[in-house]
Amino acid sequence: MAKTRSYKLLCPIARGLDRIGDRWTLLILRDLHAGPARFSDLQHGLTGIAANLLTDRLAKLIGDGLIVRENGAHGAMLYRLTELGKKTRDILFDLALIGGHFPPEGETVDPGNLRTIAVTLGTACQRAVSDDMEFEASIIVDGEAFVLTVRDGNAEMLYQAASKPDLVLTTTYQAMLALGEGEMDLEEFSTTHAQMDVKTPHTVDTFMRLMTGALAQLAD
Amino acid sequence: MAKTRSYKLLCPIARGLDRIGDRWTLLILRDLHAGPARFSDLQHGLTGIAANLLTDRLAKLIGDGLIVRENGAHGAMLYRLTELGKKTRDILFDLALIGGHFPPEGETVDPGNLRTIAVTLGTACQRAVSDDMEFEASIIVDGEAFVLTVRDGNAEMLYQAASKPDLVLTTTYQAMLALGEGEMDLEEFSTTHAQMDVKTPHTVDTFMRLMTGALAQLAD
DNA sequence: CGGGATCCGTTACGATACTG
DNA sequence: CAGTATCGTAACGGATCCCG
Repeated sequence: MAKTRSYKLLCPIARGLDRIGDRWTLLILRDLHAGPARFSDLQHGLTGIAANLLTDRLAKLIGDGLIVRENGAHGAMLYRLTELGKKTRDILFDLALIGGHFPPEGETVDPGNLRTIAVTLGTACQRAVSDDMEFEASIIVDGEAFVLTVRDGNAEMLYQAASKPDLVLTTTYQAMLALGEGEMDLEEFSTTHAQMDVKTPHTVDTFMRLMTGALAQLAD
Repeated sequence: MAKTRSYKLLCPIARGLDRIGDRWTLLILRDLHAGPARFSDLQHGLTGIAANLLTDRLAKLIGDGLIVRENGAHGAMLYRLTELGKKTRDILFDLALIGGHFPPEGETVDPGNLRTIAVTLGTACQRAVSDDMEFEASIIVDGEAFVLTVRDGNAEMLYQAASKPDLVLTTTYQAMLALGEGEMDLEEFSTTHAQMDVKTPHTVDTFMRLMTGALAQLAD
């Protein structure tokens, strides 16, 4: 396991960067905010990461108490955020806000899965949620299933199928990006780039209210 | 000028990291949040950075529109955050919140100046300020002068002398760190680790209210 | 002396191959 | 599936030199 460079400064910002500032580390945390993941889930989501680097980063994150390694369902290993690790959510969201101001550099590569979107969307909803909202939405993006759970003033978006969704929204990654970066408004999105299958009629209003608020979080 | 690695991903978090995720870049921005700085101010504040890296990072930040280079007072060049660059403030603050949970790694080195503290303190005050607060405080930390300006619901802390302070607070870096990380309370701090010279009597109440609120932002 | 540019040894990264 | 091993390459770190 390669050791990592340290700034050796007393400043808390530098101390934070010593733990999560290395290349790939924040992107690993990003994907873990979508829920527990296996080694290969992470490797596929982070297009281009080398296996040995992923090993090093995971070991360091475990050593610093940001994630834990545990036994999963079928003999698989799962990596999961600790409570401390979950505190990185705001950093990732703020990074997304900045990143939205820049065009992609040159040609881009596609990620092997879409875990990437969960933390940004989930946090935007978290910041827009109000106490009276409660529903479970299934969100299908390019065929990959997410569940958005809203209850008791909390919103969380995970990379897994919904158990009993009040509504099912089907859309594409491209459309979500355009929506999030203000290139498309909610009206256009919901009429031409998304299909909504409502199971519990009265939740659609709440859902649209939350989406409007979430989009406002992304606009600055 | 060395080119920097890119993730080449469409995700806004990865796009943000492509601009400010390189080693040293966020620390450079951190110091610039304390106000415009010369090349050597930055080099001294970021103990251990190599001159060529600082040159590379500054060039990239300028190219991405996060900072600008301008002529300063005595033929000196000044680097200053743009409006886009100032949006990195929340990222840095959130990083400080995470970093506060970790002890320093091994022995630490001292920074050549204390610009490092301005963004964390200023943002904590920003998040705690209320519209009716208004004052200018001079804060002297280990002999280095900062000015905390509070007005119209905004708080900003800059690395420069105050022009007409309502109060002057003199303390040390060690004491500020202990205060910020909850190892010392405001009572102990203000009685034994700080001297306050009040110029405008009625502001001291407001000041203490703001400090209390700012500390609450740091505690989690 | 401030503000860099150039050079070069060292370290971490990235890709591929391989193993339990 | 979950890593380990190897190795070429690119970025970092430190020192030195240059120029106004």
